[in-house]
Amino acid sequence: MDRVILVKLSTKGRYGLRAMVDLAVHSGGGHVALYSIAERENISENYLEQVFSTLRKAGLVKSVKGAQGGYTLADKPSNITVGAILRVLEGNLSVVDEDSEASGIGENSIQHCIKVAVWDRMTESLNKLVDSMTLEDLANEYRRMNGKANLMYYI
Amino acid sequence: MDRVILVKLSTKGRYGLRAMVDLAVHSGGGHVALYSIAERENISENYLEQVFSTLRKAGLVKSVKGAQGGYTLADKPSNITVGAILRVLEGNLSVVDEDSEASGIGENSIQHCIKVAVWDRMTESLNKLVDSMTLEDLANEYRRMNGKANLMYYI
DNA sequence: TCCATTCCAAGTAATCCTATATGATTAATT
DNA sequence: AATTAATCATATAGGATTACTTGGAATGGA
Repeated sequence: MDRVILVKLSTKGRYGLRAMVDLAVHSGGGHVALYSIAERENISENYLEQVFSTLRKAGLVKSVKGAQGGYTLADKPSNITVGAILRVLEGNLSVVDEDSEASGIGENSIQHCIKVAVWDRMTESLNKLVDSMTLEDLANEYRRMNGKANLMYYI
Repeated sequence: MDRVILVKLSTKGRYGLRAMVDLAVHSGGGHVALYSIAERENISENYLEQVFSTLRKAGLVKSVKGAQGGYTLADKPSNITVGAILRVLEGNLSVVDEDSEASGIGENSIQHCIKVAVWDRMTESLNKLVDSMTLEDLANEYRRMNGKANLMYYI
């Protein structure tokens, strides 16, 4: 994946983040079958497959094939940030002016000025935010909202 | 314009902001013809027309038709924020999960949790940032980068 | 009147998004 | 070994969006 543009959140990013939180909440140490996530979150299973294919290749989830197989998080929820997930599914989380990335744009142009003063600051602000949130935070928040005990994770 | 989704910056937003800064920098009180902006900023004039049509209808620029006509900012640069420009051209600057806007999504769902914890925070962060920057800031920054005296304020 | 300029309405080609569908592969269970 | 539950890999198609282009009408200054 080579995109650097983004910042529109497509269903890939939104579904993917939801599915990852679902996984964090519902995996009791074992594997979770895709269809169960798709069912709970009301997302097309076929489509989710593609999302998970991307997540797996990026090393964010691990899979086990065959009967009783499924997916698990590849790391502790506290080590997986929202930013990492979005970046994998949406491309680099940056507000870039493509044209000013192209070589040859003068350092003195208005374009460059806007890039530095606006786009780059937006990019930094967004990245700081999403990198500060982990799946653990979201799973805890979800449990809190539902008044459920905060189960400890398997080591 | 009814969009609420966004956060992808299209050329409308990028060209429009550039053109507005150009206008702030190059209008010496008079009107500026579109073709001159298009030329300086290397943007298709025909396309810029559409952008300015939107800006005009939103009251951010004023136009004068006929020979020697052109555009001017509708207000002082210090009163026009980057946020206002982007909002007009791109729609509301928010990271919304369309599906969770649809009625009927449970308050307890993971979806809702993500909306509150992630999308809404991103939205707030972005809006605070773009609303804190004005055309005056950008014009000054541009002049500073080019080592030019800041005519409006230092003379 | 001529011409520069804004204004307006459509059309369009390309790209991206969002799925859906199909079939292959893998591995646990029976 | 056969069955079954699951992932894995592509292909494709409709729709939406983007980024323009085209053609002309209206306006007003010289």
